[in-house]
Formats: sequence, structure tokens, C-alpha cells
Amino acid sequence: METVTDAALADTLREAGLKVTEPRVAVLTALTDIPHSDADTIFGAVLPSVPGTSLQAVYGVLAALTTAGLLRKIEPAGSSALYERRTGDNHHHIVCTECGAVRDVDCVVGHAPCLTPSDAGGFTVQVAEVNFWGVCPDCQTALTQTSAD
Amino acid sequence: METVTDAALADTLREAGLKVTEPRVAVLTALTDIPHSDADTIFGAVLPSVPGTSLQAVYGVLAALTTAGLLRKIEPAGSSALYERRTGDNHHHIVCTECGAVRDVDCVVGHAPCLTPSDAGGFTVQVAEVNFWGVCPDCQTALTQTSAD
DNA sequence: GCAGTTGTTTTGAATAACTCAAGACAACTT
DNA sequence: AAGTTGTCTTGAGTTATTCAAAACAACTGC
Repeated sequence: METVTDAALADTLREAGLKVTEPRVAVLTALTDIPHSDADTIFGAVLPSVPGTSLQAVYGVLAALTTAGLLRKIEPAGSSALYERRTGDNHHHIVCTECGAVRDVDCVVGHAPCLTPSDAGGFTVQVAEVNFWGVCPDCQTALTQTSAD
Repeated sequence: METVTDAALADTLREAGLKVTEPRVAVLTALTDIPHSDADTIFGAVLPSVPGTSLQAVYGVLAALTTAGLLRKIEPAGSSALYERRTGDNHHHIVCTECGAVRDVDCVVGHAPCLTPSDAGGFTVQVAEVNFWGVCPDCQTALTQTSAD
């Protein structure tokens, strides 16, 4: 049913110099549907379409695709590693402290204040990793209703 | 020898409403000497002065002190949790991708651009976690010399 | 279309960081 | 000095992740 998408993903893999395999396409498909997923979640999403696969295979695929630049790995404090397909632009993330939901946060366009620390102490800064922590709209509602009881 | 410091640390603990124990003072002392240390490193530093202690005890102390606000826990992607005594001010960190060295980076005083994402998507932002990645001066030197061979 | 080569996946086990639980023990209170 | 409360010790367990070797499949050239 989603052959078109699969073909596009196959091209994406080929362009990155990677062999096109079922698990890899399935992982990319899963991450297109549910971004910011951890290895276990991806494994669960992939399992129906690739019955014989294993969690280790997913780890292998994720590592290969991350190395190839097709995936970005984010590791918020306290959670396991999450993966997303949006690479290249350097956007950040906001994590809900209540439910763990993750959402993309675009950096201010035009200048990147986060990338220029006031004093790097002689370090050569290469990348900035920015994670915001807060409460998502759903959990705000839930919390308000609870306190209103 | 460092009784003065120990007494000060004891007061710090007491003011936080915590009981003053040898392991706790030792952990605070260790983190005063070597900030940005992980549990295992702290354990190693504490062991000589508290012979009968264990890694689990260190974890327990670190958790208690972090909850009490005496310690800040930082978790850079890919490494284990690190602890430091500098709390209250919201400074950030830069991690060397070569050797793992960590250094404090003060946020730009006056305004905190990193704390105000362009679009939080309805999230209520509470804290921003910023980690820079780069190469420390020592490793820069080492890399330059290697490539000059 | 078919065999070869290279790289990927499967299978199984191992590691590291961290957490949990129960009893022994020590710090502060009166 | 004794009691209470909270802390530490000891030991085991959990989870995310990685490593290694053999089976297997994808792209190449014939």
C-alpha cells in the first residue's frame, strides 16, 4: 500500500551508499510515522512488517543509518536514546517532564545564540546540544484538572 | 588536615536538612576537588578516606544530595551521569569529544537566549539543558602534532 | 538470469550504569 | 544515655546497549 514511500526510502538509502534491506526500510518508515522513538519502540513498530527481526538488528540498523547521516540520535537526560529522520538542520527538542513526549523546536533563524558560548575556555566548539524540559499541552490540562478536584 | 573544609561541608549538609555522615562529607570533598565526576570516579576518590564504603552508597549519597539541591547532575549524551557542586546559577557545559573533559560555560549574562525557544508548541518551558561539544586545548595540541607527523 | 563478493542480519551472550530491598548501623533529639 | 529516624552496607536485579560469529541477502559483473 505504501510502495511509493518504500521506493523513496530505498532511493534515500542507496544515495547514502547503503544497501537496501527490509529492516532498514521498515525502520525509516517507522521513524517517519513516529519520530523521536527509542530502539524498543521502533522494534515494536517494525516487527509486524519484518517478522523475523530482532532488537539487536534494530540497533544495528539505527547505528548504520545514524553513521550515514540519515538519522539523528538524541539522548535526553534520563531517557534512552531516541531517533529521528530530521537531520541537517540543527533544531532542538523539548521533552515533557510528565509524559516524556518529545517535540521539535526550531532554533531562531538567522542567528544561533546557543552555538556561541560566552567563554569556551579554549575549547573549539563544534556542536551545541540543547534540550528543553517542560510540560506538554496535554499534561498541562491533566494537571489543571487534577488540582481542580 | 582539611578539617576546616570538612566543618564547612558539615554545615552545608545541616543547612540542607541532611544528616552529616562521613560518606556525604567525603563525596562533597571529592566533588570540590574534581568536579564533573561520575559515580565511579567519586567512589574511587572517596574510598581511601571511607574504606568500608561501596559504589551503591555513593549512588545513594549522590541521589540524596542532588534531591536536596546540593549537587547538580548532568548527563551528556553518551556518557554516564556527572555531578558538580555548582548549583543555582544556570551555567552550561562543554565536553571534549576526544578525551571527555568537561568544563563550565557561563551563559551570557543579562539575557538567556537559550531559554526562550522560538516556538515551544504549547509546551511550558521550565529548564533548558545545554551541552556544547568540542575539542579541548590539550587535545587540539595533540591532534595537531599527530597530523604533523 | 546466475554466481561471487561484500556487507547485513540473526542468534546468543556479555557489559555497564544504575536501581531496589532488607537488615545493620549511626546521627541527632530529649 | 537511650530512642527514633534516617543512612549505609550488602547483595541481587534491571535495563539499555554492545560485541562476536555464523547464516544470509543485496548489488556487481558475467
